[in-house]
Amino acid sequence: MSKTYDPQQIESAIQQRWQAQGAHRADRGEGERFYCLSMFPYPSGKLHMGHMRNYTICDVISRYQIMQGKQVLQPMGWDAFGLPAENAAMANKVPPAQWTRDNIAHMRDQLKALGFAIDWDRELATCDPSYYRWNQWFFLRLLERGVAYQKTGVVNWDPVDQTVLANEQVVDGRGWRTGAVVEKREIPMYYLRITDYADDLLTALDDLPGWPERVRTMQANWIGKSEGAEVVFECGEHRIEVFTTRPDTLMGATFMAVAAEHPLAKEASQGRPDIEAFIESCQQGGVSEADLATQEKRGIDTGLKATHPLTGESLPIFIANYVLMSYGSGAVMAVPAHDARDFEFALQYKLPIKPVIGLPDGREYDATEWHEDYATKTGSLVHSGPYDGLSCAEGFEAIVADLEKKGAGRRTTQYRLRDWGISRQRYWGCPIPIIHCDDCGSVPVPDEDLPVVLPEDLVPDGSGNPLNRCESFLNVDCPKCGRAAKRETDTMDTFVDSSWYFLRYTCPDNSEAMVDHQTQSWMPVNQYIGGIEHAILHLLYARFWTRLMKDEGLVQISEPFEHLLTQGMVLAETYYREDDSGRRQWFNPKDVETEHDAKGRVVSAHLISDGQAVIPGGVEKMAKSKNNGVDPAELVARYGADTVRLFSMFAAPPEQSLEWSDAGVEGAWRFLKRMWTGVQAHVDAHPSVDASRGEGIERQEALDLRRQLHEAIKKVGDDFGRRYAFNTAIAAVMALSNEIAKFEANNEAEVALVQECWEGVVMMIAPVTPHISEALWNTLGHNSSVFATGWPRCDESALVRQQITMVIQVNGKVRDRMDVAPGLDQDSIESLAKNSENTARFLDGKTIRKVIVVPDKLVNIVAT
RNA sequence: GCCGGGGUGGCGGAACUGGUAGACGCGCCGGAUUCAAAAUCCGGUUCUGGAAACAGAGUGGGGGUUCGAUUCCCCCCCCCGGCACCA
Repeated sequence: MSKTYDPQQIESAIQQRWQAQGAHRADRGEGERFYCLSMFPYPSGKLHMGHMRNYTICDVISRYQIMQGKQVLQPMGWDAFGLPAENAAMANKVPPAQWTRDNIAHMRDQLKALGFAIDWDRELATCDPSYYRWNQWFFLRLLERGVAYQKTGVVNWDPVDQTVLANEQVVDGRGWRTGAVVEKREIPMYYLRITDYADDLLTALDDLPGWPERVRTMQANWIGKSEGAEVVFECGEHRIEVFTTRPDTLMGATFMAVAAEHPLAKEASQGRPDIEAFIESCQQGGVSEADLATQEKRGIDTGLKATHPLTGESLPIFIANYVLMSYGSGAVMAVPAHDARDFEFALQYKLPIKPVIGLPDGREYDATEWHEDYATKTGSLVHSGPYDGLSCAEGFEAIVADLEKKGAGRRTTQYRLRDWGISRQRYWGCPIPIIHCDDCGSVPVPDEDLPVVLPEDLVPDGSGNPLNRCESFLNVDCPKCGRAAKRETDTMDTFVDSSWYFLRYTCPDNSEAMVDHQTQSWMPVNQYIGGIEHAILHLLYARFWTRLMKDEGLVQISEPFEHLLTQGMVLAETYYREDDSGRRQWFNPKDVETEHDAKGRVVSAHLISDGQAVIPGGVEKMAKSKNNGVDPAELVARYGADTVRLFSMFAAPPEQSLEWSDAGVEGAWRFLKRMWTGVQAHVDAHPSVDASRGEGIERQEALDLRRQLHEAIKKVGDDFGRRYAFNTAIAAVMALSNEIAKFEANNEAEVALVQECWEGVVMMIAPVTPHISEALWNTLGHNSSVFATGWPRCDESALVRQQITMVIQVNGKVRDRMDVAPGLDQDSIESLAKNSENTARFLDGKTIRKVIVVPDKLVNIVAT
């Protein structure tokens, strides 16, 4: 190998060696299996830093597990259907299929340059008929079982383009291309009964100790199980059913509110143009929950009255835009005194607010301003007639019991989770295998006619799904009666594709079945890695889909992912200039230079090309709109993959956001160069040395170095294997390297120690920087691969210290330190501490009240 | 709006179970090497005062528990992720 570190030459040579040896094929040996998976990428064009980070984390864990002797499966594929391909098609007049496949080819090359231990033989793309035919096949099974069904759903409708918009395409209630005010529209769609699995998906979260707590909490809240009661209010001959989690506040209900889509709203609008206009106005704007929840609360009195089931009081019924038809029954009993949304509405429409729960510490209820504790469940009932004095829990029971007696309600459980609508009015997705026949209705495509292949030559133009105009796709004979019929043109939500791809990796070539016996031998995925933005939807759907496949007898597990790691975003500094109209022009960090003051603070920045000032705009997520993306391919070309991998693992722990820094990349590069020259210098001076096992090492410096090596082995193994704290693992290896460089070997035993240390460094950094590690492992005299050597073992005997430094505190402040033998008894520690020079000054004239000793760490003397 | 997470030197971060705040890296300052520069190497670097020893302050803000709090509890501010058709 070369005397100077030449990453391009090393990396291509090592990658060729891996390729020739089939080093990353997963199906080779016996032994414990480890399935290490990252969320597959959407093929957007080129690899970005977020991908790079995700796959590096996955590769580090995979390679660490390989060094633990496991059979590791690390696959890769493409989440290849979706909206961006249609947008690109509109912009470039290129069919989504071609655009997508070109992107895949390019990104595959970029991934390969990074040296990941991926088994490329298992690559799949969800836009391939060989993959999505199983979406279709399984959908038909779900239809047979009644898990899939049809009902109407509400979508964003752009009245100008005459097309359905994604929530992302609705900006401030208007279509992003046309600027037209979006309307809500009901259309028929296919749904999956995920709500039947709500309780199971919720309770099984407790069986996922390998998932981050926050993800489990978010999923639990999303499913949103609430115990409460259904209460019936009568309105003429109508019965309005409402769900409430707080039946204990029923005596405080002062009005009712129904959604604009509620049947009662429609009835109230008869002969009332004002109500009709209000309902119509509610149809404007997008359907996303964030939009609905942040819009101004508006309502209108229907003039109808409901009867309070316990008091017989007459309550006005409002139509309100904050009541959602999709949750519960689309109607609420409003208790403004104890619900923030009802409170705001009551204030606005001057409706009575009647407190029925006493506030803690006997405070007066102030009906002019909402306070968080108005929603308390800890007070007791007041102004509630026969229920006065009961606690909220007792009131809940008593009121529900009375409602049940009267047949006006019952205890019930409600979920926030809604059934999963999988129909999309889009072209670039998996066709839903249904044929619409005038005589036979919606007819499933027979299994033998699968897959329903998506034509790949269409180019969407923004005016709806081009499949609707594709006669060769549309026209088909009805499988039942044989007469002319039309294919369904809706395609499936791309979350369907991503709900089971991890199963298909285990048997990608099986053309006879969706999954097979190999699936069981790899599942569940031992470690899943992906962005926190997928914490709810993708992960919940994948858990649900796995259960559906289990119910179909295709797999034997319910939970697909044993351990989950959610990686943070990749950020970079932004720079901009503002023109006269306030419009910002953004500059890429690589085109900008910064000036510092004497303390290193950034004081100004300028564009390299024209030398004129630019304004630092803060650190933001890498995005096209801010032009702050850093291209991993460029960095790999300049520094090699190992440097880029090293920096991205070193700069932050995987779960946190990572701030990109070119200077930081330089630092990683310098470390690898130092490691390279350090090993070369050692081997040049002492070729063919066997690594020490501690014999004959006597000098204190040598004992200290060996202790640091074995402390590092212990720490790095723990950081890689348990904590996934790659940044601190790398820091420990860097610190050890610095110590080795300072050390001068005086005899043979010490030369062997240096050999042992460098071997340790090379092995420990190997999961992060595999190419240089392979090369240096050979330089150190080994013919094998560093990944075949196993993980270095910690020699506990090397960890023993002669002396440790203890901290002496007086009243919690560090005043002195002392060197003592480990395990020194409490009394000796106390007396040493009291007599230490600096400590005495602070004890002078004071009485010692207490002495706390933390063995081998610290003494705290409390004195007044 | 609702749910979840975060805030520590000039910067990225460390401190894992309540026990020495700032490991490691970047930047900056000083020095060596060099005709010079780049590269490399050595030393310093939380802030304030001090020549130093050392002292005081300090983990977004305010309060609390504790011998001791970045860590636990309460309130507040700011930033980020998700909200069911972006993936």
